Amino acid sequence: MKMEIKESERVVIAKPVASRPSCSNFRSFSELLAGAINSSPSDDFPETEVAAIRPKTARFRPMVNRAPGASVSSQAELSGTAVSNSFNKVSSTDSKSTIIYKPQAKLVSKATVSVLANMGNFNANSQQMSQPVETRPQRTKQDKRNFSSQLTTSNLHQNIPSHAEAEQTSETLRLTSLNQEEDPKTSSHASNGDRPSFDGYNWRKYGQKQVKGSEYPRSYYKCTYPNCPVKKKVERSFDGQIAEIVYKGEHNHSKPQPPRHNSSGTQGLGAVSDRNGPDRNSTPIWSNQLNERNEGSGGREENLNDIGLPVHSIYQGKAPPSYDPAGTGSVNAGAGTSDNSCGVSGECDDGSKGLEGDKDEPKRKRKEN
DNA sequence: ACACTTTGACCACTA
DNA sequence: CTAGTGGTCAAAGTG
Repeated sequence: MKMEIKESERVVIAKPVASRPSCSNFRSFSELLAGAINSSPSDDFPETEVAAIRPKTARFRPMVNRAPGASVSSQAELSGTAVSNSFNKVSSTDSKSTIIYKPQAKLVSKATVSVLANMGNFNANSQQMSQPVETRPQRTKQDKRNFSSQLTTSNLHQNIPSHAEAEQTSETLRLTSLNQEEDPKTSSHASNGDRPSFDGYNWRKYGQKQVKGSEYPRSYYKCTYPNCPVKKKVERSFDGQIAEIVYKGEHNHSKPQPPRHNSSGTQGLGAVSDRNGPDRNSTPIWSNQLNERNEGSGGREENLNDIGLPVHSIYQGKAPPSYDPAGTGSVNAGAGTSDNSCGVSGECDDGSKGLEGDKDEPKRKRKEN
């Protein structure tokens, strides 16, 4: 809550600085969007968000080759709103691609468009979640509700749809991810606060980058738990929706439970959580299975938790190198696992927190090596 | 003082 | 070997 507002303010401040080069673009863009999507006066928000996010990228990019996509991204994000949802069709096939590339937002599903149009602020989606940390303008309560409802509906439509096909992965992933975040938050909004911890863990963002293939900037998060080697990559559409989440490593601790988890509906949470025993690492049963399967190669997975929410976890195959730290960590022999099972479904509360002793070795070390 | 985010720069890997 | 890319670090800033 606070964060959002503050951020929004901050954003505003920041904007002037950063935006210099691209400002004009933004506006034109925003205008376009606004025009296309809708002309609600309130639209300002989206603009602000965008500006907030983008400025930096746009501005700095020149210095090195490094950020090729940046400028685009900025716009991309803008346009992305529509885009984000649109992938659906695009996703050509392969599961893998889903992870790596995101189809560009060429097409937008009609439904999406209509929704957006109606929503006008579509941004809201993300906002619901605590995560929206990034730049979400504060929304009125009403707005939230509206959005949430709309979102849910929209999501439902998309998800439910027969797509079912695994191949749709990209789409599904996104959607699912969205659901994951949203549900928890909406339901139990409070739990995590700002951080993108819809999954129940606390994450600290340690980096963000515009990835070439993707429209959205990718954010890198580490689990804040002391020894926990788990990292995750999150790509978020400008509207705050999560386009993609990739978990790396396993949590060697149970989810930190926010002081109050029960309160809200926690719809399926309870059920799922049951299985968590004290011993249980965060690794869900299925995760283990996954590990076996996927081990070397990356893989994406989908699961339905008790609730019925689809849970997807993606993890990178790259394994060996990435995990080296694991060597440090020792624990994760396998591969990354998604904590999702617990996270989404509910909290798995494990009583056991820190299993392992040694910290993950400084990433540094890894580099040095 | 602490925790976290932001973000440019650096490093490692791969084609 | 070079260039491109992704992942991570760490300083600066914010709350």
